[in-house]
Amino acid sequence: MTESDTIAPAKTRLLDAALKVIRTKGYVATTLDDLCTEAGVTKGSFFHHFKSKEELALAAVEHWNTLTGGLFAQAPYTQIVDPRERVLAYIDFRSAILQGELPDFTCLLGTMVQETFETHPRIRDACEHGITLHARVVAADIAAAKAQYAPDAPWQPEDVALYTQAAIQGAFILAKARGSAEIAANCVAHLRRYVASLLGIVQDAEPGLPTNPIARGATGKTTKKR
Amino acid sequence: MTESDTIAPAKTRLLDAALKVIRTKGYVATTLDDLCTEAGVTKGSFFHHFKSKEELALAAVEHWNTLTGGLFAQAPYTQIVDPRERVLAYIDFRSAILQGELPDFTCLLGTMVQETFETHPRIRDACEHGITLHARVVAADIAAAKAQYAPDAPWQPEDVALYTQAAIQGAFILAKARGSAEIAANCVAHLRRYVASLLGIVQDAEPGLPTNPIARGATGKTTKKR
DNA sequence: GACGCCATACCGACTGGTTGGTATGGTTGC
DNA sequence: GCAACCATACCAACCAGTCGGTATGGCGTC
Repeated sequence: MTESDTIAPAKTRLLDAALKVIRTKGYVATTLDDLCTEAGVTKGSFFHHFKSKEELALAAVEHWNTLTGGLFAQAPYTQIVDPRERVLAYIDFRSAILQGELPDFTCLLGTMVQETFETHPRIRDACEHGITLHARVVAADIAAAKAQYAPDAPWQPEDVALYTQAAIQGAFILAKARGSAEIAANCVAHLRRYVASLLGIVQDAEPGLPTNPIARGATGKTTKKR
Repeated sequence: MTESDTIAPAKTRLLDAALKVIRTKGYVATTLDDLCTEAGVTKGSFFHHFKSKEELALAAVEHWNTLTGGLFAQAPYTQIVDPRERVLAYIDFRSAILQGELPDFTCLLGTMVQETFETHPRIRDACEHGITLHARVVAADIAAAKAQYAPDAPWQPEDVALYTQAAIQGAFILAKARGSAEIAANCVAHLRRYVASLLGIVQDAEPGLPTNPIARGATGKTTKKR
């Protein structure tokens, strides 16, 4: 903040390195030397900023929440007025960001919690908090859409929001197993179809693959705020 | 097979230990000492049966495929004649086995592939193979149901089968984050609803929670084979 | 504005314990 | 006697974490 922005400070570089390396190798396999090399700092610098590897992990989750929170808050789909369209555009957005290498778009929290849920309760809690946080944001839009288009439906917006997160996390696992993002896009397309049906959209029975959210264009077709 | 069944041989005990410990702590965090202690054998015995930790992991995946393959092959839902009912009963079965502690019902393959997809290509391939294997079994039932109830629908049985696996894997991640199986059951209930709708079942708009597959009873209501 | 003072940031060699893996020798069944 | 099976002792590499130290810059004092 107060510093000049010529080059990011060591702490930020370490946090960015953590996101990258942990998403690639997992938390346990990531060594402090890995992180220091990636960040271009030394061990001394690491322990100046973080008390332990676990403390870094907790800080990395915070960092992740900040970055992804900003990404979704500033995404174009948030400008869509109609809540049902907004929810579907959110899912389209999740599909659209499946770009680059696997560690570039998979989720830090889902990756870490698998390794740590029994052994590192603080990390597990942090991951749970991050996932729940995002699910709440999604749930708000779903609730608005439900109120307008399916007020009497028997499902809860929070449950559906959590289900969207589960489907996306599972899509990441399949993508990692296959070494390709393609299957993840397929899963998100099915998720979209389901959420659309929950919100009262009857699927047109056109022949072909499931609706491809990228191809149909996530934005530009509906009214925007302001 | 050829041995007497007084006590399981060391190799089997090691494989069973691997399933348990790896599902609890993850692959990387699992040490050979952990496995040997859990199995009640020594390091010498371990390296007599397995060339390395990675070889054990590959054998553990094989072991997993055998066990789970048998579990699903012998499950009561396979006796249901109507393919659509059979598919839904499969999903109900997936919900019904969400019992006990988290490491008891979560998936070895999904857990391992998250840690190893970039660092241990052989393990990743083994996990991919196991998941695809099971998905193919599910896809066969889905294809039969589609042929009968939704022959002109635009989706592919294989894609839907993979989606079911993604949703279930994601449900495990949420369950681990929350430390409870409850959320996983919620996710599987949503998955059931989606697959039912794909197969032409219009959801009754009864008020209340999403359809609970356990409560409605997975078996005993429909015609059985033989 | 020179000086002493101290906090923050960063460095890198070192350590004690752990890990995957090896070497070797003993025991059992055929 | 010999091959499969298992145990003990051991090793080199690696790991998280420690520690003594340097560089820098802000701040008060005279």
